[in-house]
Amino acid sequence: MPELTAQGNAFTELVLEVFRLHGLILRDGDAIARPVGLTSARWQILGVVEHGAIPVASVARLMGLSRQSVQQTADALEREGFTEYAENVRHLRAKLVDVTEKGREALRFVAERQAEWANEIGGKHELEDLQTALRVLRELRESLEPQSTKAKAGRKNMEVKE
Amino acid sequence: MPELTAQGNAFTELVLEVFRLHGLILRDGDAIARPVGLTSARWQILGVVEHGAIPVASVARLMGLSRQSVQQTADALEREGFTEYAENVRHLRAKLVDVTEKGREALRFVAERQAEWANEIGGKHELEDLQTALRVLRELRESLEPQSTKAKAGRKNMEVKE
DNA sequence: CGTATATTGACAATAACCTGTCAATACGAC
DNA sequence: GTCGTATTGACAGGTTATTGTCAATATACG
Repeated sequence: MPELTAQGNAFTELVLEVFRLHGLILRDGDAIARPVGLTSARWQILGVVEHGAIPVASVARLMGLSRQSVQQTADALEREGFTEYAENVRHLRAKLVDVTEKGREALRFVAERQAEWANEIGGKHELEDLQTALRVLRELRESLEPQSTKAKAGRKNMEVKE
Repeated sequence: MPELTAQGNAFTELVLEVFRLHGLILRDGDAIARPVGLTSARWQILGVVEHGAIPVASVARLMGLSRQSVQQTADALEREGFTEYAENVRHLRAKLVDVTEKGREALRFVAERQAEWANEIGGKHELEDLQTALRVLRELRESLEPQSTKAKAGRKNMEVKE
């Protein structure tokens, strides 16, 4: 019989809500991005490189994903003309993911629709509630991030090979 | 230029946190479940059918997933002996997913470890904060669920065929 | 300079989700 | 009972994520 504390129990229920929310958000995101040929995942990556061309591995670190999955999606973005790979003076192999004009156009479109969506959903809830939830989720994320547990003792951003 | 309201902006940041948290929780869940040959997804399904044998489609509805993906995972669970399909008196095709003793054993193991994990993470945060976040996330989920927008006008649980 | 270590991209395999489609089954209206 | 509709499992195809491995490139240390 596992004994859950009150906090352990609340956190467990929170976990289930996060799973559900994640699924629902993905669906809405895909619907928003589809008209311009994007998906939630591609849109996210495009949004990151919009602020400056960076290598795939940097995108992965920023988003908390593996290099390899970002690479796949980035290659798809390039294949479809939303981005192009630019030479990197600082690293011969690590080409930079750079947004094309087609990419920028797509981003303008989805940003517009995302804002309407976020305003509609957000508008149904108290600002204070949303901010509290945001703060708690950020704190939880820090508790869950690997480096927070082990402090910064030794390991940096290595590939985890158990 | 999209105009985000304060609430729209808070919700947008919340969305990004949900993505991150989802990824981190999945990783920890996989680590917890691995020793007994489970993954987060399989564990979740096993946990649902633990409380009574039900058809695959019912599991999917409960979890907010598609029938088809649950079917794949359920088949994997059956292949590996965690569940077995039982006849359904009420529906010839819709066999029931039923936990085996091996499945129950695995569930006992992961429940124990999950409780330790949840207590550790949850213990780092205020109970009131966790409960507020839980409430807000639930409200947000309701705002995002398809039937809440359209009320319950007409459509039930049909396959969405845009 | 040279070597160990870290980072990066490429490639392969796998898991878990999605949509679309089809046929079998159940069920309600008439 | 029959017919139309909803539900269900099965199969196919695609996207996004994972891990593991390898070679190429950077970088830090002696």
